[in-house]
Amino acid sequence: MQANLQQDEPRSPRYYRIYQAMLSDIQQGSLKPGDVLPSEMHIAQSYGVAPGTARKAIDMLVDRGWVERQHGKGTFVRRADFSHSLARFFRLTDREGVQLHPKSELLDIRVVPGTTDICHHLDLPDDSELIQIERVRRVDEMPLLHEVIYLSRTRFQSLLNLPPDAWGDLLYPLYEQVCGEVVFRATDTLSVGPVPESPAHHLDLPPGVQVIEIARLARGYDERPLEWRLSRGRLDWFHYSFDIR
Amino acid sequence: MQANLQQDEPRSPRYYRIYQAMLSDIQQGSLKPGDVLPSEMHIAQSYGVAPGTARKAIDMLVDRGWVERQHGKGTFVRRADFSHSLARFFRLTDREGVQLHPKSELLDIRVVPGTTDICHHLDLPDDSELIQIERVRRVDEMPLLHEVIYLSRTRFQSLLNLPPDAWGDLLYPLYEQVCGEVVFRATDTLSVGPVPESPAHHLDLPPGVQVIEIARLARGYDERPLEWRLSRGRLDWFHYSFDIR
DNA sequence: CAGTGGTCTAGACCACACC
DNA sequence: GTGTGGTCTAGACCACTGA
Repeated sequence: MQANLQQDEPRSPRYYRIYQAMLSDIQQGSLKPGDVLPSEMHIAQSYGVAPGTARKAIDMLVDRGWVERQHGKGTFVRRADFSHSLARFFRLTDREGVQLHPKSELLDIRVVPGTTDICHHLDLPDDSELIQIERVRRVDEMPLLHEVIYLSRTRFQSLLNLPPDAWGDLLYPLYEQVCGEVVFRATDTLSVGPVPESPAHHLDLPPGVQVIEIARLARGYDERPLEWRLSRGRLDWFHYSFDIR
Repeated sequence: MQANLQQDEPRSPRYYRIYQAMLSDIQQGSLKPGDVLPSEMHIAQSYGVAPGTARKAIDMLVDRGWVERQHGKGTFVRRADFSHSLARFFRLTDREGVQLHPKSELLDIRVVPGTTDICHHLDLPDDSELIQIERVRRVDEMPLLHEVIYLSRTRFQSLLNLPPDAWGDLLYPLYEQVCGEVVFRATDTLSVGPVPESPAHHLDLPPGVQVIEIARLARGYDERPLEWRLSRGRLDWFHYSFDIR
């Protein structure tokens, strides 16, 4: 844990190397989501720097979203929260502008041979067995999204034994509780394409019409790919808004 | 004993009030894009705080994108750079993965009566006259985007007298040089809809097919709306990728 | 060279959470 | 109360820029 920062190569500043060391502790798993970091004073002493320098290292972790400060309590490793990520893409408000939360319905879970493409995304050998999960997400009974999700069979095996009523709206807490795999970040890629027959059926659309496709690769703290999913949604509900600069 | 009325608002930290004061200087225009800020020492003295406190205020301006530090030279008010914003949405690379830059072609510029909707976006009275600009943006002669742009006539009048060869690929530098209006930030909203006849013609598409629509509201340093534009592009070129958390 | 930002120190006092 | 993070001070030395 403790690095020798006294004889520094002035390549990188001390606060930066402390930041890297603590980030590595988080990514390696010696600091887990929800854990409290050592106090700023303790960090300063154990690395042999002034409190302000240790604080600047923690500032970097906060800015980059790895930890959260709680005044009077401590600094804690952050847990990812994707619960509102759908609202980024779809108009999930009722007529009074109140946020709506989509319900998930599990359609199917089975083991399938992985395609080259998906195995590559998941950093697995070409013909690995995968768990395939199919879901529909609805708002007010209106089907909003159809999702197909792929996971490594070896890593998520215990999902297969879950009773149907254990499946809630959110998968990532389930991954954590049942399989001990924590999703920290994800990359979403949007595109548009024709909808195949099965998703079309669940979205109440004729096959072949254009839908928005959201491909997501979710990763753990150590950047290992954990999940690949393809979500398809109706174009007429789609919108996405954000700031430049 | 009377309660202290000032405690209605809890006292904000000094660095934050200095940040607000300097931000207001930028938004009011007493500090313009490209201007150099007073040195950290000078700011500290003029506000009567320690250098570290002044520095923290500047840190906030840097983090929020208002100013840029240049080691050994000074801290400067930032100029917005939207030149690569299109690359966020479209695959603008050739087969070797080299970035391509779209060329703009001016189709039309005229004065039109504003619709209620657009005038509202621009914060103008309902029936204001607007300047309407129509453009096509091409990569390798391939039409990528059709754009319709609306500006307040009173504020951008001098654009109407520009010779055709004065129009380059980028409009925002033109706004700044010709009309003294500086775009600092913009909000883009993505959706999908059927393409009307005129844009369809310029995009080599049959009217009515689905296209991606990017509505942009651009604002100045003081948050006043300056420009509203609607860009339409072919779905098969569209993609958008980004990180969550 | 003088002036700027970049790093760092070694303290101080305050506000908040928990016991 | 103790321990935590939040703010602030008044310096120090370094690295970079430009005259």
